[in-house]
Amino acid sequence: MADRSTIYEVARRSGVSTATVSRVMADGKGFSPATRERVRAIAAELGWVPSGPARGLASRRSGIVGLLFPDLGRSGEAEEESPLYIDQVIRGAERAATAVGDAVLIAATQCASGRELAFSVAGKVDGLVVMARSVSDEDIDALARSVPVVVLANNRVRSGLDFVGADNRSGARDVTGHLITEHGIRDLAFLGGPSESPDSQDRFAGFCDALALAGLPVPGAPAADGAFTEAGGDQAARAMLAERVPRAIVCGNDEMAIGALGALRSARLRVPADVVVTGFDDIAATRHVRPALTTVHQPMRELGERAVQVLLGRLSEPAGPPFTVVLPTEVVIRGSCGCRAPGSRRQA
Amino acid sequence: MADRSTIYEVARRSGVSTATVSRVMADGKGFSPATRERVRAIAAELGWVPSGPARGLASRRSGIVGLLFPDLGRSGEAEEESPLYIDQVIRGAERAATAVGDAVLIAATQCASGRELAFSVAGKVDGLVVMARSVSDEDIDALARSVPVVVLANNRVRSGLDFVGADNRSGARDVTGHLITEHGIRDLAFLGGPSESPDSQDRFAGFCDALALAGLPVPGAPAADGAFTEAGGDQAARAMLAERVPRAIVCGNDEMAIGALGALRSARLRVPADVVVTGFDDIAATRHVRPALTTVHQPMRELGERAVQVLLGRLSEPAGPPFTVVLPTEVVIRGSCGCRAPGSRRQA
DNA sequence: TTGTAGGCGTTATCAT
DNA sequence: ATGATAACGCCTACAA
Repeated sequence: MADRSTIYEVARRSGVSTATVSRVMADGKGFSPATRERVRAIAAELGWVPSGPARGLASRRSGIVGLLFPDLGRSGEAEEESPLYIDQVIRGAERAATAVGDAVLIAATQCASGRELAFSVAGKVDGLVVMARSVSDEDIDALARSVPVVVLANNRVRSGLDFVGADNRSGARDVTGHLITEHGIRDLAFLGGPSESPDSQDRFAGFCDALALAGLPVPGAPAADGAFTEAGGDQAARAMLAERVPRAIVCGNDEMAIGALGALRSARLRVPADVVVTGFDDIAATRHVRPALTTVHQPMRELGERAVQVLLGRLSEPAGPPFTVVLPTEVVIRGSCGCRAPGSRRQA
Repeated sequence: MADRSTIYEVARRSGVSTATVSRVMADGKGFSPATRERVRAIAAELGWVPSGPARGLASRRSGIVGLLFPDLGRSGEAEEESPLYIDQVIRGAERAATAVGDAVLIAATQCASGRELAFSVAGKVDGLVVMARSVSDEDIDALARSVPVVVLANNRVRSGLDFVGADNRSGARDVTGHLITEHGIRDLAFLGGPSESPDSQDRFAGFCDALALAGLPVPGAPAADGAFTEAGGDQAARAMLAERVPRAIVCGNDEMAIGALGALRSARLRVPADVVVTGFDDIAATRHVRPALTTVHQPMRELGERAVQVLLGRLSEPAGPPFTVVLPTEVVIRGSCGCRAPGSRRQA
């Protein structure tokens, strides 16, 4: 509290040199157990912890990795607009970082206004994990010139950058295929997210793959857009239902599917009897809604973990060819697709 | 990427001194617009961003605030064991920090094993927000000797430390009072969380307050403990029901209430007809379960925001008396208490 | 096992 | 409006 003490004072009071104090705090080698105890005791007594900035300057490693994620819904007053799965990614990143003694710096950025923040963060970290839609593609390239960058869940391949993502396309193909094959459904509609979202694009592509595979007509675009939010899903579904009632609504994510469930209920349509619904992501709420939501599980936590692992790898191996990690997704069968036995999983 | 360039190179190429470059990057005063543009252009061209560590060392401010939150469920394999509301707190903290240009460093720590991590983080930040149960009370004191600390949601008052929390006790008193007053219920049981949790303790105390106020017998301890998890709530409720069936189960948090809902369903008891249930926190899932959960809203995001605001205030005013901020909670009436008109809120 | 000393990349003070 | 230069607190060869 009172003017933070320095390594010099600790050294003086313990009767050793600063080099020895440094070695002790780094848990390295080159000192007797007795010295170690004495130094640590003095440090504790003084409430001294080595200065991160000074350490970082001297060793050229801050021991911090940055995570940039999209900052949705900050403009409006709406709470919880941001996709819930981001929190899981953050947890995963934190876990992987602390596993090696690093810490995670987080920053929510919007493509438009986040530039300054993003570059400010870049200066404070050893490397950056950048989630889709948190900064513009050009800025990703710019950031990558300042610091190692791992791109997360953004299918737009940036030349030479490491990438970690989930197999969205296969997941969407598989759920859609399930509806077609197991339930004999031939009239399906896709409820997409923001058109610029790579995730939404990939999932729509997978949806189309399944239709094509079954010889069904392939639409050129999602039947409606729901902004990846529950309210948006509700609205989009209402609009869709006003025109026609498909036998199945395949949603770009779980939040929208839950919104669609509400719209369907308002329209006095039963799920799955009249219309079946599927989601994507497998957020916690899918188990709580009635009927429970058939969806595609995305390994959100692992996405975060792998992203920082790849980043750490890059830090120790600055050259080397770019990594690309695509984690598998799997469909999770619950009630909303019309299946009886819920809970089973099929890997994609 | 290639050996990060320094302020020297930028200065040389722009034909100015490092001091000027520094001023330009700090957006300060003391340079012509022309110089400003030139320097920024060179910096962008080189992909140079000022080194955070060097900045921090020279200015004695890293521009980073730390957030320590409890790391539950890392031991077991269970995903999503950690209370969901922590994510909201993180978002709030991030928002408040970036509002002033700072960044947030997060670290999940367990009281037992997190010591080292906590102190490592302490060295990297200007100040720390410490959530309940993330580090031991003794370690909080120790940390506070190294760096400014704000205690979040831990009712154990630490002498002289700033504190931010929610009014758990009033919230619990109010829901419980609602059941007694509006629904005429006189046979209530409290399903608590981990006994060492300050939140759980406060909420149980509020529950007791309401009973006492109504002249009902006051229990010495919660009827059961559910570890604040859905599975724990389910188990605890089953155990409780095996002995007796209360008219109301007041739960220490929403996850446990949702678990209790499941246990009740298994026991063929209807909610709210046979047994009414209430939760605490107002997580997203409370709106999805059937019946929707009557609960107590806790301003989670705001908790995070206020905590870092208080911390930032402390940084600019190191002396001064300790702050204490207690945010109000409010009960949210939904279906699980037996009320007809859901959605209304009553402030605590 | 321990000490010495140079350097890490900025900021800030004092000049000009 | 701009420069020169001394800190800032630690790490790390290099020595002893």
